Amino acid sequence: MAESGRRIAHIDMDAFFASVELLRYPQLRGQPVVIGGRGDAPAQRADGSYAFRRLREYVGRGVITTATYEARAFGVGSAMGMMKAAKLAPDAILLPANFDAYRHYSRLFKEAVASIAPAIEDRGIDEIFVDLTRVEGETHELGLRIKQAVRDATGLTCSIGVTPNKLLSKICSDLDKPNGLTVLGLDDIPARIWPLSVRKVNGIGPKATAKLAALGIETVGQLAQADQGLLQDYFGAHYAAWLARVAQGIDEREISTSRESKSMSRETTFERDLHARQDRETLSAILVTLCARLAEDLERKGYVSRTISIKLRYDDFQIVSRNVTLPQPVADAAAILQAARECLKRVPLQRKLRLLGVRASTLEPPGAMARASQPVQGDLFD
DNA sequence: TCTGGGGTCCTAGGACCC
DNA sequence: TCTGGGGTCCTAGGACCC
Repeated sequence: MAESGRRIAHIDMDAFFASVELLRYPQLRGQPVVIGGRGDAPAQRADGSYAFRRLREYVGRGVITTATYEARAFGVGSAMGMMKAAKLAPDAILLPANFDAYRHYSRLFKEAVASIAPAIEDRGIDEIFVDLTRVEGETHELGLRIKQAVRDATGLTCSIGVTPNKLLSKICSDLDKPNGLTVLGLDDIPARIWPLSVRKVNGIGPKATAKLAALGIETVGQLAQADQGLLQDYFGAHYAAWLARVAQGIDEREISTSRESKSMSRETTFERDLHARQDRETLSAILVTLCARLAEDLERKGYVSRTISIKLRYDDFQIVSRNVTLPQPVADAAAILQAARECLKRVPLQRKLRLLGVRASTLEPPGAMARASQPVQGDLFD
């Protein structure tokens, strides 16, 4: 890998939520287990054993967040509706998500990696990018050392890809899951990357995959061969140029270690669809609760926000949003609620609703509150 | 009884300013 | 009479990711 000089790792925890639950309930190891839905932790019987729920007992609109590999063998996986999953794996054990536990193990995992390589980019609760370029040691051995450190700290396994850039490392961490380690150089791209589906590329989602398929492009290699003019016609100059770089495995992005939030939000899907008139009271109470939670989130982190948005999802799944930018930033529940109600007035409310959300953006970071409340100086002095 | 909740980034048009 | 180019901010929607 002398060709680039960089050594970027992508580290992805294996079936993270489910694996954390197996630490707590080791008797479930080897069984199909799924995490998802709202609900209580399993009740403990007098003899100390647990009354686990089965997927077939589930009623509601939840989706699966994580499935153990045993459960995935039935064809269920992340983002699948649980009612649908129950038809495929009715006997799978169902556990509700326990985010406090996941955050705890997330911190342990990231600290363990940081003890070896401090330049880390957070990519959510269960994955990170790490710059190993200046870290001492042969790449493969370094990968094994990191895996061992994570295991010592958490009891959990992860999968790692190490390549000259983020794009390739993200792909590679997924090539040998679970408990994998894949090290790749630029020379390996034709043999290892080109046979893969374009869908494996971070940034090519369902829509772009379908459009590419319509052009007869299904693999990264076919994308590399594709006519640039054709891609431009279908995707626009900017995205087409990005696709071309991606197909060659080119990605110059640096690891980003900054952690300022851009927005914070709260939303909820109702147990049944609600109508703005018939269910006015219920909806109003939900809005009040969402605003209160959002205010808590903002205040806990010390942020203030100038733009408040609402989001609605109708019963036909269409989404609309409205937002308002305020003259002064806010963080308290009453001000957020007032702004949200203003937004709500501007949205059509004939159809039934299945989701309501509130978002705060244009955030000013911790400390801005104190500055914002300073008395305004006269223009004379500016 | 398909389809969660928390995010980021991009685009595109209009208002407004110099 | 005909028709500048920058730039920023705001709003709404959409793709994508974990």
